[in-house]
Amino acid sequence: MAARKRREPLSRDRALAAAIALVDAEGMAALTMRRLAADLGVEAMSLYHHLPGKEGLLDGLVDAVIAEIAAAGGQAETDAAGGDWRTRLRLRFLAARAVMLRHPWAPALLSSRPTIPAGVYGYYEGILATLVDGGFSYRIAHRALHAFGSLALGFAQEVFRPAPDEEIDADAAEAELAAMAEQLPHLAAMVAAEMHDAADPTLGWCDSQTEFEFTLDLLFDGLENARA
Amino acid sequence: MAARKRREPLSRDRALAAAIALVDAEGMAALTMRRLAADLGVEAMSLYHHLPGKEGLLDGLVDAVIAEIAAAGGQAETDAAGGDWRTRLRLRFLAARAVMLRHPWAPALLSSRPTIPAGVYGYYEGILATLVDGGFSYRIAHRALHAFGSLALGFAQEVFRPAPDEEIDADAAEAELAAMAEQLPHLAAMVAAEMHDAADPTLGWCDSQTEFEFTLDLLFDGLENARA
DNA sequence: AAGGCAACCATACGTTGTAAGGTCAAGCGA
DNA sequence: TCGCTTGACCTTACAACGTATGGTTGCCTT
Repeated sequence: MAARKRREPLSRDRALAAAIALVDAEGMAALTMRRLAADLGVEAMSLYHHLPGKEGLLDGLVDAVIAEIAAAGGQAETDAAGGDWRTRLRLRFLAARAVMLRHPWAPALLSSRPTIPAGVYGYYEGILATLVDGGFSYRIAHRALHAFGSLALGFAQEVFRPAPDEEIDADAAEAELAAMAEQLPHLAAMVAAEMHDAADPTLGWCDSQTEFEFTLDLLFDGLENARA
Repeated sequence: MAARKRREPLSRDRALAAAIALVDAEGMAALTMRRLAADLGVEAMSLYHHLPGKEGLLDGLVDAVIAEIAAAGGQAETDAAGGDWRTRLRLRFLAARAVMLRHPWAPALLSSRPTIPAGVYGYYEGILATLVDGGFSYRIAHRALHAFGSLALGFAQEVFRPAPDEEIDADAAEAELAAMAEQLPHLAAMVAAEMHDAADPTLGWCDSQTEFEFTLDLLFDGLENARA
C-alpha cells in the first residue's frame, strides 16, 4: 500500500479529456489554465509539461473533435457502403452533426482557429473519395467541398447564435410581432406564416435539423446536375 | 483663439470610427480599450462615457459593418431593379462580399457574437422581399434564408482561415505533395489536377470568388426548382 | 548510496477589462 | 460676479488571465 503512486501522473490525454468535460459542462469561457488545473487537482503551471500553452490546448480540443467526427463519419459511411454518393455523404454529415450537438462549443472554436487542424485532411480525403467514386471530376468535387463548407463538419454556419432562450410570455411576443409588422412586413409575415407549424411561438422557431437537411439536399441536387 | 476647444469632444461615432480604422490596420487582437483610447488621444476609462464596455464596442463594430453591408446591398438591388430574383440577390450578396473583403476581421467577429445585431433584421427583410416578389412561399423563402447562411452577408463560412501565406519554395511543395499522395491519394490527385489552372502552386490555390459564386448558383438553381 | 530527471509547485510579471472616485472646465441661475 | 451643477476626462486600483523562471520532490537507475 505504501508503494501506491500518489496519483495518476497526468498526461496530455488526461488533460484534454478534462478540458472537454469542462467545456461541455460550462462552456468555453470556463476553460482557463488555472481552472483546468484545479479540476485535475494540480497547479496551473504543471499543465505546461504536457501541453504547449493555451493555444496548444485549444488545438488539442479541435483535434479531438475532428477525430470524433472522422470516426463517426467513417462508421456511417461503411454502414452505407452499398449506397450512392448522396446517401453516403448524407449519413456522414448527419453523423458529424450528431457529434457537434454533443459539443455545442465546437463550431465557434473550429471557425476561430488560425490554422487547419491536421485531422481534417484525412476526413476530407474520405469525402473526396466518395465524390470521385460517384463520378465527379476533381474540378467539381473541389467546388463541392467548398460548397459544403461547414456542413461537412456537421454544423450550418449559424452566423449568429440561436438566441439564448429568454423568458418570453406570449403577450410580449405578440406585441413584438405587431411592432415588427410595420417596419419589417415580409419578415413579420414569414414568422406569422411559419409559426403555426412550429411548437413554440418564439423567434427561435427554426428547426435546425430540417434546415440542415434542406440545405444538404439543395446542394446535392445541384451537384447531381453539375456532374455532367 | 483662446476660446478654442481643447479638442474634439469624443463621441460614440468617433470612437467606433477609430476602432474600425485600428482593426482594419492591425487586426482584432490590437483592439484593446487602452490602445483605442491612445489612438484617440485619451485615457482608457474615458471611453466608458460613450460606450458600455468592450462588449458594447464590439457590438458597435458589428452594427457598423451590417450597416455598410445593408447600404451596399440596397444600392446593388436598386441597380438591378428590373431583373429577376436571382440576379438581384446575386448582386446584393456580391456587394456584401466586397464589404467583407474590406474588413477581413468581420466574418469571425460576426460569427462570434452571442446576440443578433439589430441591423440584420432590416437587411433580411430586403432579401425576403426579393424572394417573395420572386414567387417564393414563406416556407421556402425561410429555408432559403437558412441555406444562404453567411453567403447573404458576403462571406463563405471558411471554417478554417485561408492559411497565412507562408514562405514556400516549389521544391518543398513538391515534396509535401508526394508525401501526401501516399496517405491521401484523392486529395493529392485533386490538388495535382486543379493546380495546373491556378496561378500559384501552393495549397492556397482556391479562388474564393469562384467558389463563392459557384455555391451561390448551386443554391439558386436548387431554389428555382423548389419554388414549385 | 548517489546521482539524474521528470513531474509538480510557488512566485512573479505584464496585460487585459473595468469599478470607484477625483479633477476640472463649461454653463447657468442668482 | 459668484457659486453650484454637470458631465467629460483622468488616476488609481483590482481581479483574472497566460506564462517565464526557478525551486522542490520523489522515483529510477547504477
